[in-house]
Amino acid sequence: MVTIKDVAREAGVSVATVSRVHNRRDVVNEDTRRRVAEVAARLGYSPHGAARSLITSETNTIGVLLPDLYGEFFSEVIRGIDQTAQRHGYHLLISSSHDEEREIDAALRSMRGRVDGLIVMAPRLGAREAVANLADDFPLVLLNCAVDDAPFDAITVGNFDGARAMVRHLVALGHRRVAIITGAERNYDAAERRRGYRDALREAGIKPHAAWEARGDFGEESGYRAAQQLLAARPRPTAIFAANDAMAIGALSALRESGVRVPEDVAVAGFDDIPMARYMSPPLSSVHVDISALGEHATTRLVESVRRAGRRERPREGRHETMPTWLVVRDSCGGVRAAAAASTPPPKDGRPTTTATGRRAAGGRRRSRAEKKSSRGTRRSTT
Amino acid sequence: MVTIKDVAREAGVSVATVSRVHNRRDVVNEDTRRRVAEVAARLGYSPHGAARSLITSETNTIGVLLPDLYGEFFSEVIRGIDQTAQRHGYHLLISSSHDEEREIDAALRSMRGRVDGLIVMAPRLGAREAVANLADDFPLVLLNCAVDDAPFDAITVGNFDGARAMVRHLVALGHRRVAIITGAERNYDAAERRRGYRDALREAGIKPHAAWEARGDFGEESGYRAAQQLLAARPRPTAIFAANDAMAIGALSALRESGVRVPEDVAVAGFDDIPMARYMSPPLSSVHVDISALGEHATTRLVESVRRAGRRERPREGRHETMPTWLVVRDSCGGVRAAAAASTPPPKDGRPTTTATGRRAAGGRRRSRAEKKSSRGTRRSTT
DNA sequence: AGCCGGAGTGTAAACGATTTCAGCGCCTCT
DNA sequence: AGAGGCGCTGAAATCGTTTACACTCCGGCT
Repeated sequence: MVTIKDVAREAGVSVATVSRVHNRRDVVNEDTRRRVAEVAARLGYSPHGAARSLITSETNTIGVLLPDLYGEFFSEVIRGIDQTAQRHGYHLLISSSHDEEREIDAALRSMRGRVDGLIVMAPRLGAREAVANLADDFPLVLLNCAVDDAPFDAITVGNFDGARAMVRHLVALGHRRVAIITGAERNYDAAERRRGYRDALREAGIKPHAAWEARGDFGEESGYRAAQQLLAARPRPTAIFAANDAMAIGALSALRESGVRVPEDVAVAGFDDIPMARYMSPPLSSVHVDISALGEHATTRLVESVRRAGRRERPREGRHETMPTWLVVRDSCGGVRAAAAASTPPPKDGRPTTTATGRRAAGGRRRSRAEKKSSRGTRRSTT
Repeated sequence: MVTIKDVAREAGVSVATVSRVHNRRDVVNEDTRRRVAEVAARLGYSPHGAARSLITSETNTIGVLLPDLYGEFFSEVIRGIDQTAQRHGYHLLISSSHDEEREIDAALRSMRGRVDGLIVMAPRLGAREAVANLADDFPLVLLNCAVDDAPFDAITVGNFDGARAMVRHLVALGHRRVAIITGAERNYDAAERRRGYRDALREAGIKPHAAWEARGDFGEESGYRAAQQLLAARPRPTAIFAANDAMAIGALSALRESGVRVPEDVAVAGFDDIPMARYMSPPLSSVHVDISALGEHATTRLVESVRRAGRRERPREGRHETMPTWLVVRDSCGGVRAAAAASTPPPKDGRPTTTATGRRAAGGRRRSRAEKKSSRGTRRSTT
């Protein structure tokens, strides 16, 4: 492997000069610069990242810790993170499948000296335990986890608002027996969505019914089984709200097999609005979440934080933000016409809402794919 | 940040001893060991990755270069890579959205000194140009790209075999007017699948028909539009083979909207067999690819290669392998009963097939989720 | 002529770890 | 008693960079 010394020797200069040629458009004679650049290119030299990190104490890398990598949700989050990181010149060090506190801790420490900051997604854990052993001036952004009032920078999805809005919508369509297929157990998003569901029911004066809360795990299969279970309940629910689209799709399949018509006999709605939702039969109503924007925004915030740390300012702001969601009403819940009548414009450009000690709104960002793509459904903000 | 020196000072030993305590269960007195370990834990010390890499010249990191991060396919590949890498104690440095030769080259060099080996997926490029500037003893595994007989280690999906098998199946069901929705232009997988399609037609003595080849880009939307276009063709095709499931799902949606019955009027089939395929209406026939196994296998091979490089052996073997595919026949192509009659057992444990200068078969691996999960469809090996 | 300053370059000290080699006790053997 | 060996530990070199500082020209000024 060719090092800076090889280039220096070959070009007849010192390593300092070679370094200067690569890093600063600094004080180096034009002739020398050209000669060095030419030699470097010829030898195929590129600087050794680790050596560089060691002395500059910056890695130009962002660490990402994820609970699991299953389904479109994660692929979209990573996509958003990656694009933004790349735009700012950062690499991505990814580690997934961490649920337990121990594993998270191990993964975090093994990233020491390899990353400038961390995006941690730990929907099964509270913030404090997830990052307990991290220095409190280390740049960090938390994604989708219970933060309470902890002094972290955190971004979450509008789970509660979105779920409540969808269930309200179902209730407004006349449904009184509304069931839910919940997400994975001990999962923050799942819990919040269920809370939104319950809240909407209470608000409508509907007594909750244990048999209408079927347990799922965010996978298609679990939605399929949960729907079968719900069909057996008496009285049978007339609407099913699945805590994500994958389960809603499983549910649609189960209903079809049982000869239940959607939406005539049972209305169905999901959450996430994955790209496929609109191609289902019938097209699936869902709560739209701009997942890749979530990743983009988290990265932007983290990069800011890293920059602050570089200037020796306190990197964390303690800001908690929520990504807005909105209803996308399609055929599966039978409410297209009703919704169109009540339609409100989509939320202000999809910018997150600051809920805690925020100082100023997040900077602008380009519109993401999901927003640009027409949804072939009726949009209503959930906020 | 606490360094090895802090620990040494605090524990009253030299840095050498601290290092030994962490790395080797070597020659260090039990009392000293305990004391050092205790101090390290109390101070929250963990070794600085970059510093370590510099001296050991290993990073314990695998670089992954991807063309784009869209859809379930990539999420599954990464999942497989991540799991395997983690099992071998490697981190993952990921960089995506690279299609152009220039971008790839830049990404590759910026990874120098940060990774021990690379997995490169470049379906738009031939192998040679993608990694032209890489030292030829650098551990490398190519995924899904045209390798010809280049001396690289490469793994591809059985695109050709799978597509041909599916089209053969459609032909066997009596279809003569079989259309295809192709994948993204200048994409290796897309080209191979189309080649399989054409081959099966030729074999059956069916003259290809330009109007039956509609162009797609692997996205749902493009499948939707392509299907509309195919419906307008005269004579109208009686079967549509989409080069991936996302497009097949878009196509199903278009057919439904046009009042065309599937499979009675038009049969539909996809490729990839993503988890959702079986929940479609009607359940989608597809060519099953164990995508996460593709990632797992690539990683295993790369790790072997890195180990060889560590032993100063030549790291590359020049082995080309193909991941097997098999048909999963569901309702959308109307051939469930016929297929059941002709059913053959699934391929030997999903192991890849070596096609070039291989020396021995790949080691065993645990069965992946996709294989364990029953498919609710009829399986037939495509090999 | 001597001094000063700026432009351009080189020397060497960091960064935080690993590892070789040598040294120090102390025990055992002759 | 001296030599040798063994168990353990420390000093210092090393990895490939960046960068503070010193140095050398050389031209212009007094």
